[in-house]
Amino acid sequence: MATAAGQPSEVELQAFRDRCRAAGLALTHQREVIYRAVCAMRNHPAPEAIYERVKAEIPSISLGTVYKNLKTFLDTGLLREVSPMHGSLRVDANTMEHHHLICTGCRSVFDLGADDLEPARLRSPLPEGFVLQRCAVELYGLCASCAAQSDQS
Amino acid sequence: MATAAGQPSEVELQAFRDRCRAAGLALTHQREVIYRAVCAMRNHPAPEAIYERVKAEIPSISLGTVYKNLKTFLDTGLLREVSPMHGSLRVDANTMEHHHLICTGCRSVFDLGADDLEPARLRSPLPEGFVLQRCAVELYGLCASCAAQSDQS
DNA sequence: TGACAAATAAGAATTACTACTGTTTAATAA
DNA sequence: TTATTAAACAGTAGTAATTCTTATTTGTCA
Repeated sequence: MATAAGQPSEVELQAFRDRCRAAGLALTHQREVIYRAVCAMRNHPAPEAIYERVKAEIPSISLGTVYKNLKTFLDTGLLREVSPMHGSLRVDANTMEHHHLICTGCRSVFDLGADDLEPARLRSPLPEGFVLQRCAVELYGLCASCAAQSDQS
Repeated sequence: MATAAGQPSEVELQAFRDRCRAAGLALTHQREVIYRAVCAMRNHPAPEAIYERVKAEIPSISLGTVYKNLKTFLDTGLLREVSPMHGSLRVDANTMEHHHLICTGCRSVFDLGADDLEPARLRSPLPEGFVLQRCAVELYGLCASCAAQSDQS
């Protein structure tokens, strides 16, 4: 399991290696450097930014390799996507306060009324200076038809 | 204000027209058909899907027009983005349960520990058959440095 | 060590989106 | 109602993010 962020510990790197092995992934220098870069960059960087950082250590690396390995890490659960709905604009005609139910299978988005959830409540203060605008709760899962389909397999 | 979804009512269409007028937008047939399509499609469609639907009614419409008007609607607040983080993949090495603090200015993403928020609690049952996988809470706002910058202007 | 499967670098291809250009249309004012 | 003008439209070219392809290199396991 990874810690919150920052330089991964020796233990974590060992966990990384074990996990690669468990998933049948070859342990390459590139992979380790990419993984370390993601851990060291604290604000969930985009592939291009990761590429820039990794390139400082491995100048010959290609952007394609970064993309490919990020995808591999996502598939094996070593990394997670911050917002699985990236990739395409999605618009919402409902401008009232509400939340979303998102199917990870077919990427459909359904509304969940603001009243269907207890309002989110902070237990700790936000970082100094952060100005809150709005709160969005997203429930990820499988919609009825996707769930039925995955049961069959 | 728009209702949850579905065919917009006469009142809503009037509100749409008023809002266009208020924003100084010409009221075109294309705009109205696009807006109606978004309301009628219940799962927050991507531009391509909206285009396909609108094309049934206005075969000569171009995809660019759909994009342009969606952007206009977003700018004027007639529509909202479901996922403001779309556009680029963002990865997260923290696989523990946690939430995100997202700056709408610089698009930075900061972690918020699971313990910093009361756990989300449902008040109503989920739709029949939906299999919940995980819950993500996203707090949108301005980070300290973006907030300071927007104060100056 | 050697054979083979997997990973890499490089660049072409695809997808999602934006910008440009000439033509048409809506809004205002006579 | 019609003339004027700014805005919007359709069509097309361009750009950025991402994936695919291919030849070469590297890790893994016998």
